[in-house]
Amino acid sequence: MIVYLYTMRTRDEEKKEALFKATIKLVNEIGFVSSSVSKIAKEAGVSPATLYVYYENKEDLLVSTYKEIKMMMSRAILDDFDDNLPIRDILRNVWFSMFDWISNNLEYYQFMEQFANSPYSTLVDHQALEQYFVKVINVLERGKREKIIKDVDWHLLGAFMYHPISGLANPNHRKGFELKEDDIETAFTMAWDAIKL
Amino acid sequence: MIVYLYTMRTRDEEKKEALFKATIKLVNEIGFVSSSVSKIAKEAGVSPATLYVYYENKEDLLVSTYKEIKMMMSRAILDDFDDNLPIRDILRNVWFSMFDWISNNLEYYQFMEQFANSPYSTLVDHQALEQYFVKVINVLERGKREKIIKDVDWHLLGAFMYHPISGLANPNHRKGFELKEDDIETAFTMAWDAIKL
Amino acid sequence: MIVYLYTMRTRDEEKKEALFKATIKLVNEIGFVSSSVSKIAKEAGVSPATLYVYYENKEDLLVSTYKEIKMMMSRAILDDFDDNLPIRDILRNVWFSMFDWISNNLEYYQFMEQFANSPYSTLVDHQALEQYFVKVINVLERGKREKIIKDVDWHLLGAFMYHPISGLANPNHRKGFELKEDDIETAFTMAWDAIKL
Amino acid sequence: MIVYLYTMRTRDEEKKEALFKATIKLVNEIGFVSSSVSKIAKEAGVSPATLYVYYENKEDLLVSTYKEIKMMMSRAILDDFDDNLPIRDILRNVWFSMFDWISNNLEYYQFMEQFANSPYSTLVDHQALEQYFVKVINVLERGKREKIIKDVDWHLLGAFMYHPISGLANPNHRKGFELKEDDIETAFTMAWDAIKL
DNA sequence: GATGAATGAGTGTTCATTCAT
DNA sequence: CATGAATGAACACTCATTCAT
Repeated sequence: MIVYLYTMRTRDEEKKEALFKATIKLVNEIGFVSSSVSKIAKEAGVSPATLYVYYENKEDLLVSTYKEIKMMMSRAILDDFDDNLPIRDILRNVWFSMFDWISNNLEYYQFMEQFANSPYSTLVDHQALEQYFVKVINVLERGKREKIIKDVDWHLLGAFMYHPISGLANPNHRKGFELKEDDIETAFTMAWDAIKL
Repeated sequence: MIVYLYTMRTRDEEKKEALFKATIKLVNEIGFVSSSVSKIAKEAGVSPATLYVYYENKEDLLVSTYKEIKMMMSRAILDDFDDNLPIRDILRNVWFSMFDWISNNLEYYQFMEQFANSPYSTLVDHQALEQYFVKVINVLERGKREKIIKDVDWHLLGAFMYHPISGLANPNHRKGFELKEDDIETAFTMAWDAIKL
Repeated sequence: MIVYLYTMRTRDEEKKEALFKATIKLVNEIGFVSSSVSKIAKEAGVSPATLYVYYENKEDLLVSTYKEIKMMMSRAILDDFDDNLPIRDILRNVWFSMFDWISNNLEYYQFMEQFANSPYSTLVDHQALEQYFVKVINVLERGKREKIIKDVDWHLLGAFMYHPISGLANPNHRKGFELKEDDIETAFTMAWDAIKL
Repeated sequence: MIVYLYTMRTRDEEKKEALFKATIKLVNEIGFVSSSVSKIAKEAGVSPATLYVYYENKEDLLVSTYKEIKMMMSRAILDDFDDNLPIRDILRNVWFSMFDWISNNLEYYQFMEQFANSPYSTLVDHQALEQYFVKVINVLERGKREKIIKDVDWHLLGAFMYHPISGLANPNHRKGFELKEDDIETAFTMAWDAIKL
């Protein structure tokens, strides 16, 4: 009896990476609507058929790309997270981590924003992805109990802690205004003024 | 063969109105990517060819629709604008006008958000559309001179006056949280805390 | 008020006919498996997109073509159907009508056979199409009551009245054998011998 | 890298058998058109590439499968063939052997029918395969000489000896009618009535 | 012999737009 | 002005087959 154990051609991590980057690049350049499978494949330097070796279909490609980016950002923020600091410092750290990550990964961030506003976004369980999100909510709740933070629903608190960021960090939204380190500090002070008691 | 039977002055406007509404409805229901010209025409009850009587092409249809909505919201806000009030009251009026208009025109608002995050948005000269925007900036500048408002770039002030709204007003973004009149008041207080000196 | 009654470009019966014939020709020449929409459209001299003006999709094209042919054959047979003749004469008329129609419409007949043996055939309600079929069954039942025809299930009778035809009429099935008028008469005698008491 | 661990003599035949059965199963379930090489390989539990070790290409796979089945049926019929019996008994034996084999190998039979009506069938030299066929023709010729069977071309005789079978044996063609042992006997009597002098 | 990766060529279908009436 | 017909170009995706290991 013979049993053959062969090595066969294996999945090429470089190709998957190329597809990941091509997807982000194209969506940023020509938008979600025009980013077709064949254009993405061409940009990545592979055949459209090859794309289907790595992803189930177009939806899978886009959703997986989004999730991957979201994870990257989440990890970056959680790295700096220290529960033992005073509440203001924790939130300040998150604030700066986000600005930091966004300015260093602008392409990724812009893809995320486009994705979040496309109908594809309904296919993703957002909460599940955003572990750091839960941690921040917990901190806010603690702040409320300690009479440091306004006693209002966390949706309100979040609206002032997160939404201004997208307006400020994305260069598309603030044409003609260069955001400097000082401005980020100032912005955080404003956010803190909004939510603190 | 053409047969003229009656004169009906408003016929054109009726069709254009139907196309306007069909565009918004479809984009909200099936998203930008899937909203094709023929589907929109069908929804409006006209032939695809007729659409090209009223709009140059698909781009024109979408951009015009967006501009029209933007104008409507701008007009609604300007109606309540009274330069003679104290600064806080002016901004509070704007704040409530926006929430008011959005909750009464949710479909239009959601279309706007989708549009603003699509590549089509680059085709629109935003500033030109938003007259009320300039008026608010002027008020903010006045507030800075009168030492009522923090002396920071208006981009920062705007980020806290406008961006939280989109997070709060759009039901898609705040699942499981019902926004009441009181919350809007609270939210404005928070925005004011953020920007006031 | 004006109401416009326009004449617009109308559906072109010639194009539908061309698609009908192209479908049959291609399926006969290269088979069901290889007959793609674009090949059929090319054969008919229209754009693949035009095909979708006349048919909902490929399935509709094939099924409609099959039904149309079936109807044609059914009409041809019913034209000669005379309930007042002796049973043997009625069946003989049907027998000859079928051979007649098949030899004059070989292409159509071969398409039907291919279709009937493809999985598409499950999509058609056969009985509904074949009015002449019911009429023949009724005649057979009468023959049984009148002790002219063997008292067996009509499936058995039908198997000897219909199935030999497909073997004899289709030149593909009888290579090297030319079927003459006399042979058809002989064949009917054999069929009659099979079913008569 | 290749590692030889055991010797297993039947390995090849196992895979070929799996492909043979997978082909038949899939073609019966989803039809000729949709049965792709990779689906068949998956069903057989091997890689698409492996299929090409055993068969030259898809055509070879299908044609070989058909020939194999045809041989099986032919062998089954020839097993019962006894030239020394009276003509009617010989033909009756063939008739029952066929019904027997078909009802015990319905899957195989249905594949055969689909294949015979596909354009692939032109690639097979039918006569060569059907040794039993020649034997039956010889018997028929003897019957003609002995004035037991009608003196007509064997194509006609065959049409009544074989074609009714496909209509009766295939459950797809006789919905709502259950074929019993008695019916097969009756059917043979009818066939015999058709061809006997 | 055996494999999953890889692909050019194709699939059925829809697109935005123009044509003919 | 208004229309359904018409279409080249594109769409997402699958095909039979070969490649590299």
